[in-house]
Amino acid sequence: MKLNYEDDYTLKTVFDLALHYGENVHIADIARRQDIPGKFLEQLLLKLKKAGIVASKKGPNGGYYLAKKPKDINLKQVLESIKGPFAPIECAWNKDYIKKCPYFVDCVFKDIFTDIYKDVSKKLKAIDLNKLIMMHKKKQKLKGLKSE
Amino acid sequence: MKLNYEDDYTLKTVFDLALHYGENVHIADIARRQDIPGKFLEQLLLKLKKAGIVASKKGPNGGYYLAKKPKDINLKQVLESIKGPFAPIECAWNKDYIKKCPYFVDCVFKDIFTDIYKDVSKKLKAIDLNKLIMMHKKKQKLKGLKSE
DNA sequence: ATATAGTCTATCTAAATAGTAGACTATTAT
DNA sequence: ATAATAGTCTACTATTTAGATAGACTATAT
Repeated sequence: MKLNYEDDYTLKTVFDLALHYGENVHIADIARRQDIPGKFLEQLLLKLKKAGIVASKKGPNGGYYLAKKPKDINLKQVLESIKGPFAPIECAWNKDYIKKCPYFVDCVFKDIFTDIYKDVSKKLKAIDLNKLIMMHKKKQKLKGLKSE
Repeated sequence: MKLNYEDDYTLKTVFDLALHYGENVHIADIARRQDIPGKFLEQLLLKLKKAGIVASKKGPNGGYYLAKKPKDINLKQVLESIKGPFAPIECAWNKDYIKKCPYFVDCVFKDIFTDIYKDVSKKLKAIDLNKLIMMHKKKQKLKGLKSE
């Protein structure tokens, strides 16, 4: 149950777009600020666009921006938009997988991991991009106070 | 955050050993009952042995068995024994990773995912193998009642 | 027109996953 | 002793996924 680079990049990307809400942000700027390989980011943004999380404008003064208000985008939507349902056990959502399972109906693991999935989903849903930015600003302020 | 085949096999293996607690169980029997490739299971059991979850006896009447009482083995131990810490974000446990992160101290994601990791850990720790078997037997009973 | 900036398709490499092969060692029963 | 049993160990292979890159193409503002 680990986030990989793509997940990491994805989170940083929407975070960056939320920080610059109102602007058209260039791929190259996100790439530089968030330390993401530009060409990789390019494709990542296309996925996010297809999922309706971000939108874009071509040409001069073009760039990417959030397709909805920060408060209407949560982390569950963001993560699932690029990697599908992240339930820890496949039978929680893949019907074909169940057929091969020796337990079928009386599988305890299905219950356990479906339960965990629900918990994680709830937590991720609770964090929208607006909240994320607020959390970040609060942390930044604390850091500032410490270094004085 | 998906469990892969190895995780799945691992869970089924300790489950099988818990079901047959008190016996020396042959690799081949676990493989057949749980539908796991024998040679793959062989190596999986060696990992579980190294981690102190299972123990074994060679020769005739030999086989594998749980190294501790079922109630003293929980799912967190089992899963982490074969794949290391399963924190969703690497910086929650890998110090080197943090150096590359553009946020360092004020990273909100670290907080979010460390929190989620704690939740999941708690849930997995709460389920020991004895509990697992009880849950399974209860489900089996329900299934039996339904089919009558 | 032309520069800008996103779009699309294809390719490449490295690592992880899943599975296989075969020789070796310890133990028990005869 | 020795043969059969059953785990141990090392190495290898195939497939898939992850991560990254290249370059031609399209839309738009000035």
